[in-house]
Amino acid sequence: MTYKSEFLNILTERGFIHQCSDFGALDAKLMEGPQSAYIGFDATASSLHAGSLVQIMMLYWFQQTGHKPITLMGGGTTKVGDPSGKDQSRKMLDEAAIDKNIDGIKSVFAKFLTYGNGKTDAVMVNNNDWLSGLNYIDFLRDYGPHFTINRMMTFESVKLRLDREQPLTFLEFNYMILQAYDFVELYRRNDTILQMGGSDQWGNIINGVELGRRTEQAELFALTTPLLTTSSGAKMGKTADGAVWLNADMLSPYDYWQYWRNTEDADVGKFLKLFTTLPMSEIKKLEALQGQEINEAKKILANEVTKLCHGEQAAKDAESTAQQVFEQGGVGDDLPTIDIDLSQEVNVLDLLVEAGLAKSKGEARKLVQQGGARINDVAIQKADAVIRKRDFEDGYIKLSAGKKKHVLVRAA
RNA sequence: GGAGGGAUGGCAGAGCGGUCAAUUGCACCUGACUGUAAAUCAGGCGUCUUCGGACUACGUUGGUUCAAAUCCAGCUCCCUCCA
Repeated sequence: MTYKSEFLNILTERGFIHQCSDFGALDAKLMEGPQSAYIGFDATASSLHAGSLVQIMMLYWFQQTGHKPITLMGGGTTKVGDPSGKDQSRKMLDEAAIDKNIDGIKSVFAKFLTYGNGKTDAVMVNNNDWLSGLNYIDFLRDYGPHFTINRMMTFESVKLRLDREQPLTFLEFNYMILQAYDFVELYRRNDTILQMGGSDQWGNIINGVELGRRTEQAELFALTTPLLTTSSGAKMGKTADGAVWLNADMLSPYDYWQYWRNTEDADVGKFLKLFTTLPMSEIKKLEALQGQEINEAKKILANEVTKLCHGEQAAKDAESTAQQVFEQGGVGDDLPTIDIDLSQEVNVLDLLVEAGLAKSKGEARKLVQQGGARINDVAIQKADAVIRKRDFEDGYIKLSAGKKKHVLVRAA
């Protein structure tokens, strides 16, 4: 199926779309001229992670195709906590923590979107601005009648909690009402007619669409992305070591590059479409690669994705370091580095812990016993081995745990 | 408010007086095979260790006992039914 609007065509072609409340009407609306759409982001951490990347890319394309994206920070709703997809209540965050998180998140958006005052410039808003001033009684009288408990009970997020016999507080129960209100508020302020989000947000978004029709006689639209998992079923953006953060101070561009480089074969094409801006013709060629050749596609994927988030130079540095480390068995500048005092000998186990390659000495010991710990690519034989100054041939050694984790250790 | 049931390692979920640092599955880590992939196979998976063992752990506080995740009591939280 093809559309008149460039935006919907690109999104469809690249696999962004899961559901839309009304494709035809939205398509027509987008052809009328620049429109405004928003996506809401929670402020539960001081950075977004790769799981949010799909939404960010969607806003990117929205702007690229001549429209106005709005990033809504959930300063107000974060105080409430979205129960969607959560089997437990979230911890309550206080206002100071939320503000701090918002500051961290803002810097990420600036890399993908152009902010300003122009017609198609992106705008950042915080729903705390209007939610915190609401009067409870007035709000209930104005908006309460538009929601029925009967219907709210049918929502996935609510059912999940009830089915699992887990508590759902009234506070969380209100989240969907506040999110619906956000949509209407943005319609009033910015003529925002479209809310996008992950497929888990469908219910919440539709609530906003309906509330807009009832209170403003407005035709609002919902557009959601498929829930992204890797082919192995893991959630996007999570690794054993934690989330794949988009802020460089929480995850180095090198590690970010590595995350994408390690994409499973089956996901390469999908990720190229979603997370890079490469033309489709090129992606088609890349995803057709088979066997060992697909590694080239993975490198391009890592380069492109890192470039978008951390800039061209960071992507190049990460790539060259990866090449030196993995293809030539050497070291690169981008490797994590620690400085070590060598006035006396250092036990390898302590060094492994110090370098962050093992959580405890016991773990380090196991690593050595299993042959997973290496110095300059030579397996450490004994757990009681020590490191001395003369082991540092060029003033550094490469310390490795497993095949992928390497740390550069320098003599201080 | 009343009556029952429950709280175990990252998650799920066994154990129900010593043989329990705790079965099993998932997740995770390492090795082999490979392509920094997947699948498969092998090992590991509380902390420390002079590798003998020591220490801390089964919601929480006490108690019974030579010995408690296991029995008893108080407390906290959760669930179900009744009001």
